[in-house]
Amino acid sequence: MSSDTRWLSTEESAAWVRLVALTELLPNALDAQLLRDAGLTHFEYGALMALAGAPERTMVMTELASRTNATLPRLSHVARRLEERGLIERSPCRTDRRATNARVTEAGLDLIDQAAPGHVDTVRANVLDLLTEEQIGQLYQIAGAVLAKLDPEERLAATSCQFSEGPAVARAG
Amino acid sequence: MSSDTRWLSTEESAAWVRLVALTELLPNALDAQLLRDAGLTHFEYGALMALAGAPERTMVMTELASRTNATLPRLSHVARRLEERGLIERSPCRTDRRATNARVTEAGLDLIDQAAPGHVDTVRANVLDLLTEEQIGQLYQIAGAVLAKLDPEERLAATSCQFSEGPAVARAG
DNA sequence: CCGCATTGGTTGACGCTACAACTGATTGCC
DNA sequence: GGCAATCAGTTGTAGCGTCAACCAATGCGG
Repeated sequence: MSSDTRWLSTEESAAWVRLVALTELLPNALDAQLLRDAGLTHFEYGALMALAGAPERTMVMTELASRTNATLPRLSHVARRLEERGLIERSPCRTDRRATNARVTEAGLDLIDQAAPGHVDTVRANVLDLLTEEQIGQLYQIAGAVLAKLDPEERLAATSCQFSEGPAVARAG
Repeated sequence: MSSDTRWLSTEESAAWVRLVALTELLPNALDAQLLRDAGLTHFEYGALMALAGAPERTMVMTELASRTNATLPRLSHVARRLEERGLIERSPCRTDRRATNARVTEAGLDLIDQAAPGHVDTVRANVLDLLTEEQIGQLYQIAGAVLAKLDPEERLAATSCQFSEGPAVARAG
């Protein structure tokens, strides 16, 4: 117990307290809006978006779990509920009979298309529109530095949300 | 549905995706360390710290709930568990017989004193030490701008964590 | 001082997530 | 080929948070 802890300076402490407050409040705000307007949690929304952006609108469960930072049991439960609602379908994978493919249905695509505008509005209203262009760049850098530690393989980086214009994905057969 | 949604630019989207990833991963990291080393969730730690920093090491439940961004039922459940573990005590308030005072016990103070160094290490290792001094200032500003929207009354601002040196609080009777 | 809305707090039921245990398929190794 | 280890996924259980219902105390208007 060599008590050589480097305690936080005033500036560090102030920034940390605010970051903690942000990580507590922001997820609630996102969930509240999506739940109210589309009956989806932010996690479910992210999962559907990830599938929508994938080739064939399909992903193996393990891959999807990794991209959405979910444990496999969690994703399995969520997938069951989404399937019961007709938003995704699950089918056995042809090449690896252990694996399960999850695919967004048309209804799922419709739902996220319908939910996207409200969600983007929320993101703007609560975060992006409150920051200058410069601050958005700073945020990118700061979060990037932290994620290099927390998510070194960049599992979450490539994912979650396309916010491009138009429908979430081309509905090619 | 005038489809006049302002979609996100590439820069905005990139920053947003990273912020979301951060808000998903950071709480897990904090909980994991505290749970492993002290058997406390980050929320419980924050509540104990808030009490430790209060006059008489005591707060009314409602006040504590507000400061820790908890609903009253949530805090009530948590308080019951903390009380069962001997980390806090609850007693009726003298001036308002509806109210309940929560107070950290000596054992509670001991626990957070013991947990603090490891927690600060985690905060440094996962966030602060990965940023430049300048970035810490930027983070303070950015989070501040967002919190002005999400927490306009600054309920969480004044709270949660003192990371000053030495024991969490003077143990004056 | 009485009636009623409001506030402080607790409790119980339900939903979601983590964890452990398990099945079935696959890979590696001899 | 066969056995062990690993991997993909599901299921059950327990813990935590939310919501609704509830009780007790307060305060306010008449």
